[in-house]
Amino acid sequence: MRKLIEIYRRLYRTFGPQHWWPGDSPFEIAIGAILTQNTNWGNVEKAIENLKRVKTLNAKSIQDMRAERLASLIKPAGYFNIKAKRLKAFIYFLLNEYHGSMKRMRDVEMRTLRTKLLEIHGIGPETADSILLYALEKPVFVIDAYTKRVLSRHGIMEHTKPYEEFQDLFHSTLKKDLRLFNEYHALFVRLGKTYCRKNPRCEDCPLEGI
DNA sequence: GACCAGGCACATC
DNA sequence: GATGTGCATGGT
Repeated sequence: MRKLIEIYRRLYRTFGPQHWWPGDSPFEIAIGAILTQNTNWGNVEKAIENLKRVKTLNAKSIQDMRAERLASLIKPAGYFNIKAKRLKAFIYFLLNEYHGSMKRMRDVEMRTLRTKLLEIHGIGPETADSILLYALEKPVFVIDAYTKRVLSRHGIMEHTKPYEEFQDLFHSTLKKDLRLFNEYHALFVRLGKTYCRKNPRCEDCPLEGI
């Protein structure tokens, strides 16, 4: 699928490197991946800042914290009651399986780990893949709403197709390269955020004619 | 005041 | 298997 290469080329030429994921540690990235579910990143930053301010951005503190307290700290990220439970579910897994160490989690074989992550309540395919790619540096392609929108808009795949089908398209077309997968997904988000939203008519789109 | 944002689980048909 | 709904804040 040459189009996928061309789309990447154009996005990179237009926007340049995106330096993802914004976050100071693998643990913070994983927390951010859960908090950003259907949520504006700016709101997630506020929630993470709250956790940092009271020095609780670590597995042990979050596990020991009452769900109500956690919910109030992450309030700016929205869905705070649900996300408090999801964070606790992920941290329960991290502490029990890997002694709270993202480094140890990283040592697990990719497919095995992906399956385990998907078994955690509140972690679906996009969140699992975001953690795998950006926190653990595994070469998996992350599919999100923007990616589906762009590909369906350009007649490459219908947006109703399941997550894995979109992902397979990228996996079978592109070299399994960590840096490429990192940059490509970030560029899709950049396009959606800074361009599509402000130009619903798609005028002067960098992908025009693809 | 509507609409949207870097999803997911669950109910219902 | 497809389709609909609740979850919630803050910016445009």
